[in-house]
Amino acid sequence: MSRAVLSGEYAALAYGMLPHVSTAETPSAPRTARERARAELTREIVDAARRQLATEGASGLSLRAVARELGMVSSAIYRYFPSRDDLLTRLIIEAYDSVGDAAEAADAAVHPHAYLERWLAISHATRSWALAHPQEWALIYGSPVPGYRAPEATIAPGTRVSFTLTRVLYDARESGSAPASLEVPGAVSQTLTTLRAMLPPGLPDSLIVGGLMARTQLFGHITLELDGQFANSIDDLDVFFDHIMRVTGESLALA
Amino acid sequence: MSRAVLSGEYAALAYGMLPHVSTAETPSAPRTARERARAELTREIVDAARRQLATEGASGLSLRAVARELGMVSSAIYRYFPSRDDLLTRLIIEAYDSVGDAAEAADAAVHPHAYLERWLAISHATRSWALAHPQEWALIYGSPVPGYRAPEATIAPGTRVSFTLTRVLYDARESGSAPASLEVPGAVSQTLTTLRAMLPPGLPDSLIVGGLMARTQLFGHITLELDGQFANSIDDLDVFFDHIMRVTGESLALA
DNA sequence: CAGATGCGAGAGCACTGCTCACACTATGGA
DNA sequence: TCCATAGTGTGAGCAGTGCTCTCGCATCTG
Repeated sequence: MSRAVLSGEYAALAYGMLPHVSTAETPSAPRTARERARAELTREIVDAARRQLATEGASGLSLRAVARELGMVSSAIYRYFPSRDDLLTRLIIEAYDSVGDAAEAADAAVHPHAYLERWLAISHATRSWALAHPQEWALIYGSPVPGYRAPEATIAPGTRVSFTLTRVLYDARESGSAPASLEVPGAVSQTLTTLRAMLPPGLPDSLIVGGLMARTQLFGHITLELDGQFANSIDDLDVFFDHIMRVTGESLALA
Repeated sequence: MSRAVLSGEYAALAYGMLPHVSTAETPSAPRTARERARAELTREIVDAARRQLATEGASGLSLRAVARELGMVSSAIYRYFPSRDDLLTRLIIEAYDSVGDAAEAADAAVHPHAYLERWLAISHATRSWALAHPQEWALIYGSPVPGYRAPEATIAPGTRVSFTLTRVLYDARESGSAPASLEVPGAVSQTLTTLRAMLPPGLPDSLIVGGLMARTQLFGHITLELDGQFANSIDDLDVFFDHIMRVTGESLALA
């Protein structure tokens, strides 16, 4: 699955995370029977919760219903998750990882130097995942659940798709592909200081801005589509999306 | 407030709505004391609900809490709104109208032929409204509340910002401004059939696609920003947003 | 003036997240 | 091997939710 290993690992370090490693906590192999049972039941709870999330949505997710589905009493759930929010956090992390896996796998399936194709593959994979898991998409990229504050643990996995996109830009740059450099005014360049420090060196400001706009185009389109904002106006969203992403990719001078 | 009246009214008819008219139902002037009281209390309920929405979020909006704030018993609310969803619908419509008003007012305050300035004015007004009313933005452009299905009444007001943007493009086109025409493949052109029929004639496909992408850039950025996706990376979002929208407007060859 | 209608109060149902005291059991040290 | 400890499931209970229904009282209409 790995590609452009050097640059990939550099950027991964820059992000403070390792690539291709699920960020969901994987406790060391359970030793006792009790630990095995606990791990198994925890998984069943999460799976049942995700099933319910898919049909009822985030705010319709009910701990009691999850417990009922698993044939246990509601208070028993609290032995595994201290609150409903913690269960939601777990679902958020796994959703980030799931869409991150999809994006990275799609990227890895294309020739490393076919940058536009990589960009398109990532885009389509991301959209496909979103269409298949609309409630999970809403959970991670939609408006935040009120009263819920995303804990630290969700930050790292939340950057995986963006990171994958960045790697395409970086690889294209490294291979000598020179995107048209739109002028970036000094004031704008200054606002990129923090972000620039997190990215591998060599990315010109114009490409950073372009990459951010491309990400907004991708994520924005998916969210608008899921929200029904294209309903009754665009006849074939598959065709339209492909064109939009192609235009966006070409605006980054990817090829 | 009106500008480019002819084209504006044409497009308004094409959208099946009148411009600058609040789409929230305004019942004919109340005659009896009872009707006056009802209208007044309905307003108080909506206002209290909106205040609660701002602090608690959509899923935290409680009919009972609204009733409590108004010093009445919860069941009394049902004399005014048959269900919580109907109250939400009312809030959605008013939110659409509120942001629509803001966008139109900003557009009207700029010289009609300064198209790029109009685009920027609309963009900044929309973002400012969103930052001032994040929960309402989430309600109308964020992920839909699970179990809630947007009724017909919300469709017309939901198009007001998009409509305002379209008018800028149309006016620019009418005034002889000729945006760079990116090639639009035949298959893509076909998917625009339904949408094209809703728009005033004369807008080339390239401008329709560009307009849709510009809208996605605007709405997508705002949603991502509210979701905190730029946190800890972009230092000055005001500056960044202005630049992004400027680039977007210029890509439509507005000036 | 009388009947119809509108409206607030209050009880009640089924649901939610969450807490707690209570039993039971698996675990690991003496 | 025994036993204290820690982990786990149970059921009752609290405060909250949306919503329904019946009951009285006020208001409007013919």
